[in-house]
Amino acid sequence: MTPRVRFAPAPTGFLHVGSARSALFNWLFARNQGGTMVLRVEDTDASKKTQEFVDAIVEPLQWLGIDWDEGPYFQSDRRELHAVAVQQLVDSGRAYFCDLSREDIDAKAEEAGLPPGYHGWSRDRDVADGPGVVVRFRAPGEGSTVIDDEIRGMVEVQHSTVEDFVIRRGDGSPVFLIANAVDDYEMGITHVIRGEDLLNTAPKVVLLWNALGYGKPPTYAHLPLLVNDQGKKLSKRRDSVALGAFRKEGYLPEAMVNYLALLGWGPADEVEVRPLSEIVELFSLDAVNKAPAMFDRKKLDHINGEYINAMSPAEFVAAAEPWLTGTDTLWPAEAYRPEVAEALAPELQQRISKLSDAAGWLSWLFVAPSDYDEKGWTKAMVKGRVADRVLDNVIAALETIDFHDPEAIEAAVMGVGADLTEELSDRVLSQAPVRVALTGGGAGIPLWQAMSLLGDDECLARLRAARARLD
RNA sequence: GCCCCAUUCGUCCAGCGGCCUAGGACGCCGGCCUUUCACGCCGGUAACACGGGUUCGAAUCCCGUAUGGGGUGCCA
Repeated sequence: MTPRVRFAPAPTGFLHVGSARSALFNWLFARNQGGTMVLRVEDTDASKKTQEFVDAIVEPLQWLGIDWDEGPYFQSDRRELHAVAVQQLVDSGRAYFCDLSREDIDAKAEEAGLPPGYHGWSRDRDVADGPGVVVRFRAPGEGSTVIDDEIRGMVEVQHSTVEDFVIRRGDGSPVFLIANAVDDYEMGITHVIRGEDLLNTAPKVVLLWNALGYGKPPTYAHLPLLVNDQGKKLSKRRDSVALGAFRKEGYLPEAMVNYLALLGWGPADEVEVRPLSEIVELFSLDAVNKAPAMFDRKKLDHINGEYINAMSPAEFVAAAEPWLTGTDTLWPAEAYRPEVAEALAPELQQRISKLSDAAGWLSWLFVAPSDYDEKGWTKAMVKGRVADRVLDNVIAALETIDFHDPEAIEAAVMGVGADLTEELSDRVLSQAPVRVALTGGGAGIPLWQAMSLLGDDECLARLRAARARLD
């Protein structure tokens, strides 16, 4: 039997990194096994599908390179099937109607001195169906259900701990437990791969599955949770988890997916950064870890940096374009010169870990620095030896050379340092004042080629401006 | 409270009874290279939660304890 898996997100806002990881592991398993991946939207809560869903779920999945073979199916389109299953359970006596509210239940539990929860009060009350009436599953009470989990092994849950849970709401809509059982059965799902936070619901679905006479339930595989640096489940509230936000920050999809694959799983050969195709080949569910995994930005950044560094200059400039031509840049849009960015790309690529970092390193090539970095200025101009003479001599030297030749520029600037060193018998670093004068800061990409691209007029103008400021 | 799950360097992963004086990666700390910052290279730091078993032999199997996490809804 060829495996069939499903990724079944609830359409609540954006795609979360945790969900993306679940989608990825389903996908890796399916592709590794030559199986089928189904996309199913768990919108039992009668929400809006269409564009909003596409933007929130489909688009990010496509960005990551996760595709599917069937769907998207919408649970809301399958209400009839769910209703039939509920009816079947009611007819067979496996489920019954209940009109107790949450308050009623709490009050009854307290009154009876029982632990909080529903204790089967409506089982024999013969409540009639109607508005606001729910359907509850009649839990067995005795015995146990064993979940055969590919990652965790056999997980046994005593039925005495399973209360008569709701399978249909008061408004007639099905709860995901019954929808899951019906849809997984109807769609022939063989492996249910999802987060560990759903492990507790598995026995309930299996109970329904068996009550419906579906035969052998699917194999489960509960993935370890993704947690924050405090060891808590990643949540929308306190953690930055929207996949779209990572994209905006300049993470590459290849890096993102590579990193996500490493959370809860690792290849035996210990090679971490590698193409997705290789990960597909090596992936196996029983090699997935059981312990929660911390989502670590630093490692993500490192991997992203490796992918950035591996790009060709042209690819890099194309990928970084949104961050170089946008409205957030320090320079006017018309000042941007892609050929300059491409020429300097190799130097940039080894220095940045996110595409959004590119602009900061390149800024001075498209607009004169509005101000000098105070520390850089002090170090190079004030504390730096004889900065005034260095600049005078550099300006004079640059006026006579061919600016198309980066090596000539280097020779001119460095020659000034060497000459002064000889004269003063103490080392003079001529590069520092030049860098501050041109870029405004004390650190950056190598100067010579960049100066050549900037041009003699602009370089000289900035050098003279800095020199004037020294007087 | 009750139920479920987990526990190898700070972090992610390798390890699936002997190859482990526990390996890789990120981070961190040194050094080399370099008239900037990086990259690169070299080196270092640091872990089998604890206690009992089982076994000739345990990080690996079993049981407890501790700690952490998840669930406990007419959310999924």
